Amino acid sequence: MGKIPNEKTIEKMEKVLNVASDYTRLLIMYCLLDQERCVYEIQNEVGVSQSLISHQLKVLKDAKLVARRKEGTKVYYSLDDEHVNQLLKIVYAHVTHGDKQHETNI
Amino acid sequence: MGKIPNEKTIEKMEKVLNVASDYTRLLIMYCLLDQERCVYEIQNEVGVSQSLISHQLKVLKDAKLVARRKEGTKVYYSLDDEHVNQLLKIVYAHVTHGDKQHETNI
DNA sequence: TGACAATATGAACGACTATTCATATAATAC
DNA sequence: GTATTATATGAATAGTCGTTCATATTGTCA
Repeated sequence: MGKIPNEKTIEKMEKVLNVASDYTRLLIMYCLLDQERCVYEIQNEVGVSQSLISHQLKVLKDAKLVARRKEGTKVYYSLDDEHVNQLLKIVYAHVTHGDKQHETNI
Repeated sequence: MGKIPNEKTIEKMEKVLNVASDYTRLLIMYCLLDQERCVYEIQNEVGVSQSLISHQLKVLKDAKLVARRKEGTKVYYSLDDEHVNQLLKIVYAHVTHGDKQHETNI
């Protein structure tokens, strides 16, 4: 039954999912869905403090969910790769279209 | 900028991702990847206490990540729908062939 | 140099949660 | 009824984490 990935891989998956599972960080990722943004743009759209944005961007970057690019005093962030996009789409689909008929038998 | 889902949806996504982001629960989900299993089968394969398995199965079921079916004294669990499968695949792909693989499909 | 703008960081606190242990319920068989 | 198997639940503990506040760093321009 070799279908369960090894311990290290599971731990990495746990980490990535854990980082993705936060309200503020979800807003940030959606903010970056189609375009890169600098910190204060993210801050304005998400509507939380600069400190919190910066903290959470660091968490997202450490988990490789976002990438960063410096340009002068500004730092531009974007989603790291297509997987992040897909992750958001699937979870969105699961919670919205979600209510398939649950067979509660017996 | 209507691309950010509403508050309730984000909260649901947060909850689903949070439930998925646990080592034991990831093992359980992988155990159920291809087939339904009863509790002691899951316990044997995952290798943690019966109490913990039961607790975590409840968490997974409340988040609609797994479904359950009773048969006599046994209770069979399975992944709730195809989204859960896809979620595991995407996160696995993200953490294994790490950066910048843009051609992965789901 | 100094001032300002943009971003990052450290500490602290409160809230949440994974796990364990003990116990309870449900179904079946005798 | 009792016994046994399968599963669920409640309480308690220990560790993790999101947020805030204050402060630091970095880059640009006068």
